[in-house]
Amino acid sequence: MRDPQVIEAKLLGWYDRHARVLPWRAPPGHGPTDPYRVWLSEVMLQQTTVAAVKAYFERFTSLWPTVHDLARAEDAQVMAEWAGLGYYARARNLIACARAVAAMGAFPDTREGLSALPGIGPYTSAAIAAIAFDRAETVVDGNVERVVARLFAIETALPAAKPELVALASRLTPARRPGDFAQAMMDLGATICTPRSPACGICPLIEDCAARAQGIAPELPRKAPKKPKPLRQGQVWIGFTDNAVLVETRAEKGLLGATLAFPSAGWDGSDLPPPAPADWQELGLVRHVFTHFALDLTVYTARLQRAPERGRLVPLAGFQPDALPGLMRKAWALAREKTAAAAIHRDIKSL
DNA sequence: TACCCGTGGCC
DNA sequence: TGGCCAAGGGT
Repeated sequence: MRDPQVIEAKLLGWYDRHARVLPWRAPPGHGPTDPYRVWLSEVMLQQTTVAAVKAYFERFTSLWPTVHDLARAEDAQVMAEWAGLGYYARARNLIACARAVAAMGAFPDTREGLSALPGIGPYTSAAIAAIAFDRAETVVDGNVERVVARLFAIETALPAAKPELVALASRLTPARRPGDFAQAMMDLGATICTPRSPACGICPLIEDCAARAQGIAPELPRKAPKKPKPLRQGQVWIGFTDNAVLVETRAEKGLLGATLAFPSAGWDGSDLPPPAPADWQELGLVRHVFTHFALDLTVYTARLQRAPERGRLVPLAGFQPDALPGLMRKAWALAREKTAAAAIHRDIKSL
């Protein structure tokens, strides 16, 4: 039981017989894989679902077919295209990484070389080395942690269990087809060895799984208790002229760093006053949940007589709400809804 | 080590 | 409905 060669053979056999989870990844045996596309998709997939990534990946590869194209892109356009995907430090690191790779001429082809690049950590460096360069590196993401914890019935809670899980995964990693093996482990975790209600009945590794034998597969991996999420409150100001809207580019680092946004305060450490001069009217509340806190953001709007000292006016004709992060899209949607309603009321009164 | 850092879907 | 979860990295 749990012979690495047996597990490798069963897993790769299963992988070869089934559809791949990532629709854009070439099937095994279809020639070399473009490191640029592997890198881009792996960075987008960090803590992000395949369904959410798909359209962004297609859009990025269409706009920028090579890492050299991406390296030449303007920061603001990359940030705008990333808007909505979350974890915006990834986008900032993406730009820096593309430029570093372009300066080097090509992607490094070892895990160590890849690890030195911005936004490429233990997981992503191993994934690119294994998938794009056929190196026998051990790829450990959340799926692999779960599969290995169950296979060996590891009851230690994460994140303390991580080193042990990595060591066990390393023992399973084959010298041949390491990239396919990594993707097979992740696909197994995504489709069969799922967090809740794992489909053990159709699992190719059911005979090798210690947790299954003990009847505790759905309970693993155990996790350390989470901290409660505090509720924060803040204000956001959406100012208009006849043909423009007031926006700003947020600070380079921190929450929603370097994204396009409406001026706001009270929730992100900043305590700036509302843009002035303006007669701000309260429109309502937008709720949003971040990783470590929830937010109630009060939305204000005002007609501006001239450009305030904070932010910049951009023409409404060219304004793209899609270039905003999700929180700011919610505020914009509320403003549109409420101002439309107010306009209707005015129209009714005037009849 | 323990935080910080988004968003959408699912049950 | 609210907590959980997702191909993590930076500090």
